[in-house]
Amino acid sequence: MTEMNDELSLENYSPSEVEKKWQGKWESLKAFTPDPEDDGEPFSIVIPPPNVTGSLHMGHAFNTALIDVVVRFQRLLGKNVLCLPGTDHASIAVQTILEKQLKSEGKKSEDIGRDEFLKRAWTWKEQSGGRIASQLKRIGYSVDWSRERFTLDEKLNEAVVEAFNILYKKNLIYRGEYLVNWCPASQSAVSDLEVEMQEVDGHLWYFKYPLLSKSGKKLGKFLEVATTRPETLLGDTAVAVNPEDDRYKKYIGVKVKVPFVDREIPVIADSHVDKEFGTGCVKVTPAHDPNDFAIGKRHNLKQINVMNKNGTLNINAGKFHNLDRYEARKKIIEELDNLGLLTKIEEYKHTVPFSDRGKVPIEPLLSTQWFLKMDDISQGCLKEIDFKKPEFIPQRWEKVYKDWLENINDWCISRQLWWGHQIPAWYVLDESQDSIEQNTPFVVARNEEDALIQANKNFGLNIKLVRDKDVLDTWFSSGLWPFSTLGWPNTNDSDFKKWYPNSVLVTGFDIIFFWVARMTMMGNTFTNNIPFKDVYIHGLVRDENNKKMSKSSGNGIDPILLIDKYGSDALRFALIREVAGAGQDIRLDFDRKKDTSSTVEASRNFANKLWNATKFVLINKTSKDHYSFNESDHNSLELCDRWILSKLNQVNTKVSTLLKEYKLGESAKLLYEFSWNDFCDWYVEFAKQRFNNKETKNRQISEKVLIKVLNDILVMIHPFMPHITEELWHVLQLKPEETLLTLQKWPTQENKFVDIKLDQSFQKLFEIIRLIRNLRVELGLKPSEKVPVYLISDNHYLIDFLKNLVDDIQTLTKSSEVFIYETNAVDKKEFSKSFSGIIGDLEVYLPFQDYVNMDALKERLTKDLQKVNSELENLNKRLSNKNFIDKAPKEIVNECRFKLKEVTEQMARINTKLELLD
RNA sequence: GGGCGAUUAGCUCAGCGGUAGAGCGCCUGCCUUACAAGCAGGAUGUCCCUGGUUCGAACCCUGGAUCGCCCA
Repeated sequence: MTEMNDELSLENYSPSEVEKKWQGKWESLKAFTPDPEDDGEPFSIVIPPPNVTGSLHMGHAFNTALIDVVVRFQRLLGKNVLCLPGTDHASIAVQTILEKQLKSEGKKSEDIGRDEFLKRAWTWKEQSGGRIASQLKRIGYSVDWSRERFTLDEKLNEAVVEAFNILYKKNLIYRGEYLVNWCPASQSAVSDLEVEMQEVDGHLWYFKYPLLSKSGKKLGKFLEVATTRPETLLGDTAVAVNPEDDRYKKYIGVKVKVPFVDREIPVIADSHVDKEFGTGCVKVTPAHDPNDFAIGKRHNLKQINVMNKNGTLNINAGKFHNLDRYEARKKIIEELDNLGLLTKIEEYKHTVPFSDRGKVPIEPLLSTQWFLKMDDISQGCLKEIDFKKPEFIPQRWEKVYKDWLENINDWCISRQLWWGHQIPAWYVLDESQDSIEQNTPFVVARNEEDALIQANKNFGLNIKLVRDKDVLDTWFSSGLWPFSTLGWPNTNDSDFKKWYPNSVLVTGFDIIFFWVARMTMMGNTFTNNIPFKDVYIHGLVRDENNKKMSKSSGNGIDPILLIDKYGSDALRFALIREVAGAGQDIRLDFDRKKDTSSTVEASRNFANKLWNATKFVLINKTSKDHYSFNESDHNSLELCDRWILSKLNQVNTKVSTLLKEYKLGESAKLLYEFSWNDFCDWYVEFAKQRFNNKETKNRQISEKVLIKVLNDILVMIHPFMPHITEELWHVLQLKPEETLLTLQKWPTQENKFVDIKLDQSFQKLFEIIRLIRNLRVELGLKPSEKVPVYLISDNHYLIDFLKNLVDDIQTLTKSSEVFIYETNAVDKKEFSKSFSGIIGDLEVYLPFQDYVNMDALKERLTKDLQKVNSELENLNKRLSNKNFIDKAPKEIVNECRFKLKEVTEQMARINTKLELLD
């Protein structure tokens, strides 16, 4: 692997080169292919499988970035990590695409038949399925591609069949005729979750049903009903009123006549009827409305279906047969009006169910489907969640999950599609029989042979089998994903044994019901285990106008575009830095005219900073050896070495704690600040000063510390920006043996280096340096003009501290010389005409008479005085409050007293100086 | 109708009991031999409103406003 140690080209940072290089190497070296036999605590994640024929969008990029940080971090902690990738077959989406293709050839799926259709589907999958994987690779995903899975893989198909069989045997799956959500666009049933309620501007139509006498004659009297869907009147089998409604009590039991179809239907009483809605009198269409379906069940009403599966009216609609449902509506209104039965039309806002996929209104339709009973299954999960299984992060999502499980309905799992897992049920027909009826018997089995054995046993030998044509809801197989990918139902599979249950699931809140809950229910049912310990829920990526990115609104930002421009390290870091308030949606800034994002650009700049810091270290490295910082160097450390090591170890502790709590954004910010502000802005500058010195020993220590800190920075940032850190780590040749940064260990935390008092002293030093720089600016000195600086204080500790750093102060402030005195060692009058400033108990002088502008000096001192004064007032106010003294914690009171003393002294000093000036 | 979240600097967001922060943008000065994708300095806030709890509230509690989401 010597080719890894290329010389660092001194050219500028080019993300694309670096990223391509390491993505290739990680894959060819199988860096992320774990062995279940290896030691190490297992850590596993299965990725939310994207749609196999989709393309990468920002949501994937975000999810990927988060997962990869968690995974790479755990790997650095030395765990045996599996991150398993894969894709989902997306029944409806793929079916829709193929139907469209066929349509352009002037064909329908029925024309080519199931086998040919599936052949095409697989071809399409092969053709487009690689794309999403290669796009995921460009993010730098550290998944094990050798274990890549697809929900229609043979093994996963077996798992689905097995699952179906088990559920059927447990009497949890049933087949029956119920009202389902019918999507006329995809011509399939869909589950409750695939229905989206939308508020639309509609109408409320009022019309009259003629009342009939007992003998069936029209009485010339009418009952007025109101509806948003007049076309369904053709399927009406009752009119319902509230039993408490005095207006209508007398009509209960009487019959009315439905126009057009001349059906006589009864007036019934049902307490669910809202007296306030419309006329208080509602038409009941059990075959076309969920509420009416329930009323129908209670009153034993006939269910008359008037609709075809494509949304046109069927033969039961009489003269409206074959009209589209909306045309029929228009026609019916017209004709009702002609008949004088239409009484009123009101503008009415109401919610209409839309098909998520098809984007057309759902038609509640009576049809025979397969259902999964949810009561027992969901109860099982509800019991587990009380023990935090799984644990939701952030916690508030637990409630959302729980509420849904508590109010769950049976799940319609059959889809009238071909692309997917065909239901393993075979209808048993007489040899002469051809059609499958509502009551045709069936057997459920693992394969056709088993089905035949069963059928022969139960129905004799003179039968034939016809397999159910339908496939299962895609989410049925997705529900098995955490264990079907690991070898289940073979529970002896080494992957399953090592990595199941998964450690964590990372996904967006939008699929808690679709996916998370279904996985917990399936996992709990089949493996007696909630399939993952933690569930880390993140938000959605929104566009620059705070709109959810989606294909239909065309506001998506292509992650690949941003990767090309700024690098995937930058995109990842930007997405993660924005996520600090976990679970919140993030807004990605983007200029659509220029295709730029200042957020991502800022992260790219950070990468560049790391690049250049490494360049600096490399240029100044005097030895080719892999020398490393060790125990024997501890005694030779300078103050600034001790300071940066103190900071480093604090950051290490904080970041590793935060990462374990999935606080990725906060970690990223902390690392950014430490690397840029502490390391680059200050420590590197200290080092420069020391490199100018001739003392080799000092220089060597400085080099060692630089390398030590840089190494740790690279390791800690690696989960966030894997490519550039891997590259820089190799360039620095930090490990002689052939290895990868990604397989290293997280740096050890050495608490002995943590020195809070030293940190504070350095904070003060930085303030002093800033003050000197400010004074120089106010004096109008050019950067090249060097003047001496005098620091005077009676704080011995500070004096000693500063004396140790006199060279650094000189360099960093571009002073000609730095003099440090104790207060009583100087005659302050000498400095009375100097330019000066005060920080706490330290006075700073730039004694250059020629330059001094008396007005400017007075102005700055007056300004200081004002600031100090307001602080003083505030402190006095608090300390003169008896309640504060009595009730506030001692530390806080003491701190206030200390500050007051400081501030009072500082004020005295400023006043003295002002007096001297006058 | 029920629930959840958000509201802090021009913009995007941290902070969640001890008196306000970052990045970007803006202003000033610098091509200082790692970095102009940079360096040094600077300006900027009734922390949505309202009561209350507290010695002390951006932070906790009442009530309200606005925006967004989920469920029915």
